[in-house]
Amino acid sequence: MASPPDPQNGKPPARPLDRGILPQLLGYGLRRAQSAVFADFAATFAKAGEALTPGEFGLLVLVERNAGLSQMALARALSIDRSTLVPILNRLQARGLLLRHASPTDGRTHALALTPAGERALAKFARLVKAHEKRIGSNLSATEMRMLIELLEKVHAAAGSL
Amino acid sequence: MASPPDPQNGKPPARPLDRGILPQLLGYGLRRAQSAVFADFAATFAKAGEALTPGEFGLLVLVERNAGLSQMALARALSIDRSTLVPILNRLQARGLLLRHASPTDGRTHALALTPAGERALAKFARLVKAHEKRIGSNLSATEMRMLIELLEKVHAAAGSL
DNA sequence: TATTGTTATACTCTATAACTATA
DNA sequence: TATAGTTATAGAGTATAACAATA
Repeated sequence: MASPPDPQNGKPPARPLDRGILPQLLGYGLRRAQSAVFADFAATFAKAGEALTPGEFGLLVLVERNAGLSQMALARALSIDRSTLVPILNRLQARGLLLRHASPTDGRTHALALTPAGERALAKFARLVKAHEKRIGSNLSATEMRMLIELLEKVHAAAGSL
Repeated sequence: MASPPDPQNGKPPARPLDRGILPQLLGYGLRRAQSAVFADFAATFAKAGEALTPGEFGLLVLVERNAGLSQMALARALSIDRSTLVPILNRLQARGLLLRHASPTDGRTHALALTPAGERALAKFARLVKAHEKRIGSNLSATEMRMLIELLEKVHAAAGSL
């Protein structure tokens, strides 16, 4: 094949840079994949008229599956500080997706739970996430997808044991 | 084996939460692996008395391998806005690692280059990155590592083509 | 007119430290 | 004393909009 004519007339061809050792680094590949996946996640939700981050989706799933859990327990599960969690919960609560109930057994803690609207929203979000996952995995066979998730978990285990 | 006695006496055993569908999601595994890898990167550098982010390392490699490139070209390669790059370059320049030279051919652009101290620092950083890569890949065979990087590139390609 | 770099501004994620209420 | 949640604050990463210098 002849190389196709450069569509950017006049401009320097924007030859790709020399990336040196970077393409052989796992950390680099991980960052690039993550960044592209994040962008696709955002685009998927934007196209559906919704706005949600992967972190918010994960939080909602945890609250749904573990209703009544405290902010500390949730912060631990998300590996973030309890003070970091506060504005995130404020936002989701302001959107009517979750509530801080009073705990009947410990006056210090809040029992987190989704609202009915939050349950409905999460069902829709889960459908969008499935479409998103299908798209980002479209270059992979089912076997490759399983293997990739497994390998990522091994990396998490190796790097996480500091 | 009998389950070992819980070291957290008195406290609720902190039973791991139900994560629902999350562990089967590629995006979730990607975020977790990335987060753990980032933490190991930071710890590796901190232990050596250095402070550098993966992004800064990538930037320095690009400048070294493509000396004279402009801030726009670098921003494009990093997929960030040109205004985002300014404070990052300011910081690295203040550390004496790189310089903005005047371009001889275009008065609008800066020709970026590492300083001699920057070259020496990058050599040390590269050694630290290699040790870090070895650690995060310690649960993987050489074949698995190659496959993982390849699969991540496929994901990047699928998600990047929005 | 268009491009490059900079500044001003804003928003989010992250943390630490200090405060209040409760245990 | 210790824990849970909140607030105040700060730093880094990201963006958009507007500006000056240059092409």
